[in-house]
Amino acid sequence: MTSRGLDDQQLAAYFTLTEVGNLLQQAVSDQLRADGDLSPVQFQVLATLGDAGATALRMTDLADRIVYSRSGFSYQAAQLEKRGLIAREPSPHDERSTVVRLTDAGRDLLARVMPGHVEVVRGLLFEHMPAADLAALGAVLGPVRDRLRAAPPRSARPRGTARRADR
Amino acid sequence: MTSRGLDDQQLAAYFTLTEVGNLLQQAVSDQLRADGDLSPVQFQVLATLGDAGATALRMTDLADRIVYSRSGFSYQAAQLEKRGLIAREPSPHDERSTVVRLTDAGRDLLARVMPGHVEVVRGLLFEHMPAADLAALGAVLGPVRDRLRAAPPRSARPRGTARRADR
DNA sequence: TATTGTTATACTCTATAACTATA
DNA sequence: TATAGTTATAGAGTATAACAATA
Repeated sequence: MTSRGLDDQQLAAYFTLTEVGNLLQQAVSDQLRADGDLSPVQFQVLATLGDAGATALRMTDLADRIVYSRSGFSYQAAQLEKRGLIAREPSPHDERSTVVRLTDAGRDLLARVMPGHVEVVRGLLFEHMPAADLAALGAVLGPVRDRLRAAPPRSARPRGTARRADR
Repeated sequence: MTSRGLDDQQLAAYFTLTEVGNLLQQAVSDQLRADGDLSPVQFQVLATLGDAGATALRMTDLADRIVYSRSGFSYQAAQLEKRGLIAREPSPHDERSTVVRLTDAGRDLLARVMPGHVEVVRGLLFEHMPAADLAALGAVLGPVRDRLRAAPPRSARPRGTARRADR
C-alpha cells in the first residue's frame, strides 16, 4: 500500500530535522534582530561576504547561494546598501555584472553580531552534543547538502523570452 | 581568543544543517504550492490536525507548535477556514478557548498532497542515505529537539498588561 | 488580574513581469 | 538571442498593540 512512502523512522527523522531547523532559526532570528537589527537573510549575505574575504561576489552568485529570486536579492542588497553595510560596483570583467563587497561598517557589524550568534548556536545545538554525535551529523548531512546543491538554482529558471528546453 | 566560540567542525555542521533545512524547505514549498496551493505553514497545520485524528486542538496549542504569534496563527486559521479545510468551534470545557478540527475537505486535500510531499522528501533526503546514517540522524537530533522544545514557547511572552516575573 | 482569541494597522518580504544594457 | 541586474506592482505573511470575553 504505502510501499514507496517513508517508513516510520524516516518520517520521524524528517520531522525532527525540520523542527530543529525551525526552532533554531527562530532563536537565531531573535538574536540577530536584537544585536544587529538584521534578518537571517541579511546576516547570511554579510557572513557570506565576510567569508569571501577580499573577493567581491556577483549579484547572481550571491542570490543563488542565499535567496531565491534575483529581485528578492536586489531588494535585500538595496536595504544593506542604504545602511552602508555593503557596496555595489560594476564588474571589471563583464559590464553586465555587479559585484558586491563588504564595507568597513559591514565588517564591523558582522563582528559585533557574530559572538552572540555563535553563543546562541553553541548553547542550543552543541552544548550537550557529544563529539561523536557532532562527527556523525556532519558525515550524514554533508552528502545530502551536496546532492541538494546539484539541483538547478532558482535563478536558472526560465524567465522572459527564455523558454524551457525540455518540450 | 575565540575560546568560547565554535570550532571549525561545529561551524561546518551548523552551516550544513541550516543549508539542508533551507534547500529542503524550498523544494517542499514548491511541491505543496503546486499540488495543493498550500504554504508550508498551512500544510503543517493540516498535517498536525491530521495526526491528532479525532482530537480537536486549541488555537494556542497549535500556535505554539507551528507558528510564532497568536495573531499570525489567527490569520492562517482564517485563510484555511475560508477554504473550508478546517473548522473552528468554541471549546466545551473553557468558554475562552476555540478548538480547531479538520473538515472532510481538509482531510481530502491532505491525502491528495501527502504522496507528492513524501516523494519529494524521499528523493532529496533519504534516497541515497544508508540505514546507519538514518539511525544516527535521529539519535543525534532527537535530544536537540527535546532541549529546544523545553524553551518557553512564543505565546508565553508577556503581552498587554502582563509583565515578566524576573525583575 | 490573567488568559484566550480576534482584529486593525503597519511593515517586511517575495515573486512575476517588464525594462535596460551588455555579451 | 541570452544573460545580468533593477524596478514597479501586487500580494502574502508577520508582529504589535488594542480589544472583548471568560476564568
